[in-house]
Amino acid sequence: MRAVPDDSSPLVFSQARLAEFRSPSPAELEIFSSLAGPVQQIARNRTIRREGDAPQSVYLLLDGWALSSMTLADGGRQILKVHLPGDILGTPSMALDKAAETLTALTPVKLRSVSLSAFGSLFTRAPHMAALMFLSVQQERVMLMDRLCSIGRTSAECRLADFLVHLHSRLNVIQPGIGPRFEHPLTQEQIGDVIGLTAVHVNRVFRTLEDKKLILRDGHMIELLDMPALRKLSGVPSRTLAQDLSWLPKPLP
Amino acid sequence: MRAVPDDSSPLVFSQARLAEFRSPSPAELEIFSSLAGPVQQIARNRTIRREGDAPQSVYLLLDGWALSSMTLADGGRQILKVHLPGDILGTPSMALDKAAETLTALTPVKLRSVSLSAFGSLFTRAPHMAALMFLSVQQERVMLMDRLCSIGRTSAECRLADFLVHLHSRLNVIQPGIGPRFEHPLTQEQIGDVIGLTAVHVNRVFRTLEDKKLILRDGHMIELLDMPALRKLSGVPSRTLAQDLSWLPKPLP
DNA sequence: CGTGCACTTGACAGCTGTCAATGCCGGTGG
DNA sequence: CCACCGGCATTGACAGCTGTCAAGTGCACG
Repeated sequence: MRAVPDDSSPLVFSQARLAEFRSPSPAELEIFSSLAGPVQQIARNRTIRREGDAPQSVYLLLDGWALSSMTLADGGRQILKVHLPGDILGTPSMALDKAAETLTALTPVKLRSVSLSAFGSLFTRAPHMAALMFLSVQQERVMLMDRLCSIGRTSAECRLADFLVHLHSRLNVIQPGIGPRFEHPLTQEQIGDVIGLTAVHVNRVFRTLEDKKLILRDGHMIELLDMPALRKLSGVPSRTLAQDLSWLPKPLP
Repeated sequence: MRAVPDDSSPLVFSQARLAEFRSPSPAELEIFSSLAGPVQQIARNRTIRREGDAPQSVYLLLDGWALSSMTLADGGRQILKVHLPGDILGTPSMALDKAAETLTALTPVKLRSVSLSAFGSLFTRAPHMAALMFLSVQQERVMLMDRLCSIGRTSAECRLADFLVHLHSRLNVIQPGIGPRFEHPLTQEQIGDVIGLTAVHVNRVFRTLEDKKLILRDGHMIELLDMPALRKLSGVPSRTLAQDLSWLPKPLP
């Protein structure tokens, strides 16, 4: 990991991700930005942090795709989340001795580290921002719960449909109006590790969805042809954020 | 739900759960306790809050077992967590419009509600406590991640072993020294809904574990005969909490 | 022009779900 | 007290989904 001196903009999250996130005030953003280290670049397939390492910081993903994954005793791998720009990586392990998840750059990645002590200071310096973080973690938890349902109780076809719809909707947050087509850097094996299938079976199910005219593929480009049908297939309801967050502490001026 | 006037003790968490939780100071506990409503009793099999309801509070589980679950489009159910005394229920939906999970009393239950606005005040009144809550949610997230691995990448036998070991270790926190035997109120169908199997198959796998002399059953009593073997079967590593949390904000005096 | 990785496809096996029947037990009503 | 009943546990038979193994293709890269 090497520091990149050029980037002086207060790149913390993508603006779009912020909107989803209930707009911290500019003062809070400024605080948060000041907590983060310099922009670092990481090459494709490089490990950002390995499971078992002592967690010392969390990471703001500015650009590129990353994975968080766990390795099982038998050598199997489960991908816990496909991270997009605007995500904060590594927070699940903050309370642990040894990190639970491995963080890997899926594409060339730009990120900034935030030390735990810097993060901790948010709770006294910007309580409203800390509360937003808290809610953000709860959202992540709901996403994990939805995936638990998907993997635990639905067929391979449903799981892949859910994965594609969900990924597409997350991309749409950071690139509004992308339409039904998008590109991704994942191999079929990696997709299998996300939704709990083997690479071979992922391939079969992709074929099925194509045959049903639900999607169209060209290399790593995917087009969702029939979104309503895909959503219905996925089985997991779409979540909407609360409108009324007046119970939160007041934001900084 | 009816209020129970008697219970005047500051029952917030079980002491054991607190220790796991990095000891908030007495002053903080006092604050937290003052935020919660009166003790309520709920009968077995009653719904505490249904998915889709607007989340208005969270719940401190004082006594009894509870479930949080989601219902899928096809009528299937996934149990997201088996809650024990000391757990806080309903927090995942705090950021949502409509609750994602249904909360159900598995046994007769005692709980206290905490309104969202009361909870929110923690962030300004007791930042250290709020940070502990934040970490607690991260731990829950890691547990979900572990379960995702278990359900996504391991066989039925591994999943059941993992479930039993994990449940036993959680019981051991609130009843230290329970030994290898414990009682639980779950039906095999409910266990299946936790680990993503059908009731019939849960039964088959119970039989397998018995035949292998790994466990012993008598009604709803379970004895773990060979903990090391069960742990090894489960495949998911055990997590240890961080020793050094000096990066947190300072506790109230 | 090789080499390796990812994708595809087929054949087959095995795990898990489905369906169905039986037994057990506690609760309920007569 | 006893018969009935519903929920749960158990077991067998069978089907189907998904994993495993293997072979072939195409493409990027050295």
